[in-house]
Amino acid sequence: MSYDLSASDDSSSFNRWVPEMVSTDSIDYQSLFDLPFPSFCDSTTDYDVQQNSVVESGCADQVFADLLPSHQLENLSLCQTAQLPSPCFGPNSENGYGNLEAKNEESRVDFDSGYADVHNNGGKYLQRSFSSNCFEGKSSFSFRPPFDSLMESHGFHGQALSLPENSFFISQMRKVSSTGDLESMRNVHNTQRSISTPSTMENSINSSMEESPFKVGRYNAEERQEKISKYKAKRSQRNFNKTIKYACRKTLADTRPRIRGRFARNDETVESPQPTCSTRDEDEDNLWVMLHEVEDEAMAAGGTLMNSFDGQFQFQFNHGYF
DNA sequence: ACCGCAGCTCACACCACACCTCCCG
DNA sequence: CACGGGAGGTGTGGTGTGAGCTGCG
Repeated sequence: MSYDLSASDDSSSFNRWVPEMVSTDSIDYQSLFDLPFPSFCDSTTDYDVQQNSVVESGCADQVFADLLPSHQLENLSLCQTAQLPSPCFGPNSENGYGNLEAKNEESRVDFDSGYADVHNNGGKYLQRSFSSNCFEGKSSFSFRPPFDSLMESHGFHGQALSLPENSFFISQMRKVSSTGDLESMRNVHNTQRSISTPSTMENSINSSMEESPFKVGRYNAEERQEKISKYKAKRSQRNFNKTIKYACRKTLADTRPRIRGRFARNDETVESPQPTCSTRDEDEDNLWVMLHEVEDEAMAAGGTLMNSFDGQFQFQFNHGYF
């Protein structure tokens, strides 16, 4: 299984790295993955990692609606903007900054470490934005999280909450809950309860299988395969690429100085600290002094002061941060 | 049932300015 | 018709912000 990012040059595709802070004990996902899900159970499927992908309105809705065991998940409406959780470009648990520096220096981001770190620390500091140019020119870039073994394992539930599939389910369940559909809520709730009775949902799925051993939902195996094939064919023809009309503008925007994300004047490239004034807080003064001192030390050691997502400062060295 | 609060997701405004398009002489 | 110059519009991306939502007490 691979996550092909090459198809997406849209910055908005990576614009929301939603930390899914769902307890790993909350949902029995194994039961869900035992469902005859066309994409999620297909370990050879390439996922389009972008905000509006995986589930395309209409076709996919129909496919999923048709293929899901209706009495189990019939109310899990797949919304048009179902957000596939982005790969975890999570910060490294040690340095708090992860491999995001790869943006400028090495477009090949080490997803595995980020994935693992986010998994370990609960995705506390997931970045919410990412420049599209981080994958620029890497047409063969692909995200290959260590999902396969998990997917193939029967003991993975509770371990793989960072899996896009799982987060997808989470988002779907949230969506369900947001629709106010009480039946859906019950389904979700029952699913969550399955942690206390882990085999509940699986048992009911199995019972449904027993009731109609060759049919899932309203289609038999052949019909389902046909639906899946159509779905895959249509999916492969999607074009989520953000069209950059003027590459020069993009280059300029990428190189343009910014202050808090906003474009800044060329002569304001350095956001210098305010000169001391009588109204400033003494603590703030101390903070600047401390920052200068620490920065001097870091510079002396060959490092660079960097501003982190959350306003904290970190120092980059050749081999990491502190 | 209702309210207030916290926490979360999501869409969008904001910024500077090089470049593009259009119009006029 | 072709050309040059000027004015105004457009596009670009990271971040902050607020609306809207859910869950909980």
